[in-house]
Amino acid sequence: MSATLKDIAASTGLSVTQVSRALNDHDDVSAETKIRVREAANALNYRPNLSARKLASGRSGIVGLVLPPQDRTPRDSMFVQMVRGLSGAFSRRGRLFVLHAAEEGEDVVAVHRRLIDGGSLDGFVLIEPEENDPRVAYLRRRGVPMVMHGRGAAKPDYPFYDIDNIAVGRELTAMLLRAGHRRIGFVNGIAATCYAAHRRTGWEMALREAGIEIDPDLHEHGQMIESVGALATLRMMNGEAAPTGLIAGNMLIAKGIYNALSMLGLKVPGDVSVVVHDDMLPGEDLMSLPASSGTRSALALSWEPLAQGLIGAIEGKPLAELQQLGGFEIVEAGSIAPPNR
Amino acid sequence: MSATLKDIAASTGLSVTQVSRALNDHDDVSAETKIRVREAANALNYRPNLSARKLASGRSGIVGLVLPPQDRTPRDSMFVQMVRGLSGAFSRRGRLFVLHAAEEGEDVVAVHRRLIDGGSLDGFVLIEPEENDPRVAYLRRRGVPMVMHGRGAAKPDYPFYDIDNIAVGRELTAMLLRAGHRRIGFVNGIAATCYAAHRRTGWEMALREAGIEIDPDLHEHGQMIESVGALATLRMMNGEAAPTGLIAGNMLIAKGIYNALSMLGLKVPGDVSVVVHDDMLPGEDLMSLPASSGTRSALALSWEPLAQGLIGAIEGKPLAELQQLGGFEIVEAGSIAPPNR
DNA sequence: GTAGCACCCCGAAACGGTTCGGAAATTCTC
DNA sequence: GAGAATTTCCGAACCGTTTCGGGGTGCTAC
Repeated sequence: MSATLKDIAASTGLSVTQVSRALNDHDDVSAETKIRVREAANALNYRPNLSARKLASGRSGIVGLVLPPQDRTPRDSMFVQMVRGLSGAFSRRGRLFVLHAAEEGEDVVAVHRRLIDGGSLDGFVLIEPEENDPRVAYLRRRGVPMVMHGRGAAKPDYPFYDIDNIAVGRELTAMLLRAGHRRIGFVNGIAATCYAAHRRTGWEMALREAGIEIDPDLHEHGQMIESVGALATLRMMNGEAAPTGLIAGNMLIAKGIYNALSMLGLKVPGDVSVVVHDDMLPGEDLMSLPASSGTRSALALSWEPLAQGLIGAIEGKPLAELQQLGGFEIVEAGSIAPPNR
Repeated sequence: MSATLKDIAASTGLSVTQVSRALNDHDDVSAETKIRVREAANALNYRPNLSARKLASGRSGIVGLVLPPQDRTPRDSMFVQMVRGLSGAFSRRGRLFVLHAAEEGEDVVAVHRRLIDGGSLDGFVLIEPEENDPRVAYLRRRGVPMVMHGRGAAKPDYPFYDIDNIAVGRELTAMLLRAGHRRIGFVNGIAATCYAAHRRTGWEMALREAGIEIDPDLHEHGQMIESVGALATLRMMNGEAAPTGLIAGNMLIAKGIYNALSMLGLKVPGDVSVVVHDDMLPGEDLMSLPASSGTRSALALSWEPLAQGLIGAIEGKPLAELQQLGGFEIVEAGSIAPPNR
């Protein structure tokens, strides 16, 4: 059905070898021949057979991602977003991106193993890094290329793309400090995640530099959902020394914070200032949120560097080139005022 | 790295041919040999190379699904659910399920084409059927097996799994008719979808059988989200002859209906009866909904039949065996009372 | 004139499976 | 006990691609 190299060879009068080399742009094929071959390939509607390619060269051009088994609903929408983004980024680079979902209770490493043994994938995008990630250990042992979205250590020994979350935490805190706040609360992401730890570090650094003692009651770890933001706010504002400024780990938390403050009859920024880190997740129903100051870094910006990083890893580029750090913007949009207490 | 047939052959003293046949359970291999081969395969930790298999036999054991490009957020969560379910169903059958997302604006047929030409997939699960589905036409032309979730015609000529949505529409309407209602509104799914059309047909049939004239103002097509349910309710209840019973296409619509009724100061079931078809989508924040009567059919029940259908199609089973219809339950849980007007 | 060098090309082997046709060993049949 | 049938096995070809090693031009340099 589909045309093969043999067909092109027959149609051009060349050997299969030379056709293959022409299509792969090797340098011992004359320019004229390359053109001729490409035209023939086009005319015959040729598409390389990835299975055959994988078998012969060890590379299929297919990369994958394993969706972790737990389904925490708020993230599902982000997953779809991510799959779309990565699909596009890889297909622009002539690769095929594919996703496989681990089953509830299935061992994630075993799933990777199954995919590698199947012998169809060239490498993996990993998400949700852990400190000493067993997936990384396994893939390294098998010599399978990978790239991590985020990182599990300050300076990991594997390819990754991440933003400087220490700087994010620092900047968010600094924005409030500059307005004169000294009691600054932080509703952060899940404690186990590295990015939340980094942001916490940034928060602590900024406070310490300003000569402010760190009050652990003003920090909260939790899922990045509305209810966590609301609960943490209610707790902190009812505490002994209520904060005058609040930091939200993302927009959903911010939504919870705004709701809780409104329940308490507190105005933003009159009574409480709020800053937020915005991942710019589309589709979330956040129209209703007032404009907020803070940091901003679209999650969608990570797909391209991730694809680039994984392909680099597959092609054997040195580690230094495969560890990329993304930036973030600073947004000034109201929601900050000097403290009134 | 990974063991191959050759290794097993060497370790058992058999030929590669016989090892292959033993592992694939052919009938000209002695029982004793089969056992011996399987043990050796186990000991060597053998996994078949899917690329090689695909090349030799035309089948890799990998099947896929292409995620349509539009991202309507309410469905994203369902997609993830579905991917998880299908992954499990196929892996239980020794197949690998994989997902590829089409990019915004990309032609869905072209994406399938790319995946087929790549020569790694055996078949596809299709979702969101259209009337004369171009994907079906293309796959049929290429001879690629498929199974549809839902169907694009009353009696399609391709494998599918669906529930009897005419019966659903009929039963929901009948439940209200039995309680004495004669003005029954229906907030249905998107007009272009086949299941919504079927349910509408069921609604019309039930009304007609009861000798009630059909009032098009009492029917609404729209996305299955809360706001659609609320808006439709407000419109209908403010109409000239407000309905005394309402049918919700799913739980999110029901949520909108309950909210709107509560805004209008109407009680359920005192003032208005409500029935709903429940897909039992997990993760939706529906705890707050009062228990409702209606029909119920878990979406999660479709993954197994779909996997079975696609594998059947790949193995060349006759069409009749590949067209499956699922059932639904009837739920009596209050929310219905005789009309008070 | 020939050694050296680009440049362009090709045959054959390999990747890891499946499958076809035949062959050896065993059992059955009369 | 010969021939047929059955069971169990194997060699070889093949799927579509890449890659290794070699080979034949034609040109330059001495």
